[in-house]
Amino acid sequence: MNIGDVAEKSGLPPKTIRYYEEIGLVKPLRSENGYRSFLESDIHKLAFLGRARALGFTIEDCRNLMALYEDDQRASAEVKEIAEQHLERIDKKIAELEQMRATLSNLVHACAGDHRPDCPILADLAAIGPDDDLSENTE
Amino acid sequence: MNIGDVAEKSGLPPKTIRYYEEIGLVKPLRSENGYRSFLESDIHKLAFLGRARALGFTIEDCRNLMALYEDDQRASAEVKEIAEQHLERIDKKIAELEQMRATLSNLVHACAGDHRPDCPILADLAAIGPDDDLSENTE
DNA sequence: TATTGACCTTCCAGTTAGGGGAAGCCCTAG
DNA sequence: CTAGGGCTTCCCCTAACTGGAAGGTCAATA
Repeated sequence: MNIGDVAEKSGLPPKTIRYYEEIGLVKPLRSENGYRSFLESDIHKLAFLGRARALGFTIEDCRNLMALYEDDQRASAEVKEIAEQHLERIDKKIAELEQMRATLSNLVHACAGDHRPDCPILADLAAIGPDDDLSENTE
Repeated sequence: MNIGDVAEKSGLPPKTIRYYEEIGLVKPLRSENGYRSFLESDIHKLAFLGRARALGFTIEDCRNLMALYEDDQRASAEVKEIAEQHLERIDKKIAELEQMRATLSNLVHACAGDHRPDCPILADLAAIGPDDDLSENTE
């Protein structure tokens, strides 16, 4: 099967599939004309990769998950370990974003958003106000 | 003032400061020996940029925020608009991550994580089970 | 048969926001 | 006079692709 059909069946763009070949995640055969020739198992792999990426796993995670998937002697503990570490990364990222969100939301609500120049958002970024670290430096 | 001191005062690494000069966010003077020579206003700008970046604004947002900050004819509405768009981006990102988190968390809890090969995480990625989109496609 | 148009190929560049490190100048202290 | 630390520019690297150019292949059509 050619890359266009595989793209459609796997849900990944052709560019991405070529990239995955380049980094060794899939190894399609080649037809005589030089076209990539994919097996059903390649499509399955690519769909697997697409789902793992959709869950936010890195390419390296995907590589490892794939290796475990293809190893019927694997211990599920190894898979779980990868997933748990990823879960931690996600939680950390969410916490960061929530923190930003909280600050930003406060600032947005404090800003009139009209034609006047006065703006608490800029004031905060410029560190003007009660929490002025720059001028507080009494050293 | 030289870049090292400015780095310390602004909280930004020298590399970052040079990068910000390269993309035109700051324009330090030069001493006769070729060293960058920063004014107090440059330090202030850099600290402003550091805070904006810490809130997750993109460099382009920063550029615009800075321009507004330096324009005393600005309308706070313009600042608020930038901040609100950023807030939307953050909310969208958080929603994505929460979605991933939910799925991943389910899978992790369903996985025994022992020496056995059976693994719901891999099964899900392989689309094995009740929700098998690949074989469900009856077209 | 010639040609169009869709598909495929490789290669190169760009994306974000810097980080790492090399080669080489400058300045000061001992 | 030399060692060191700080400064300079320059180039490559990151993640995970995406866009585009130049050119080969194939099936269908005029």
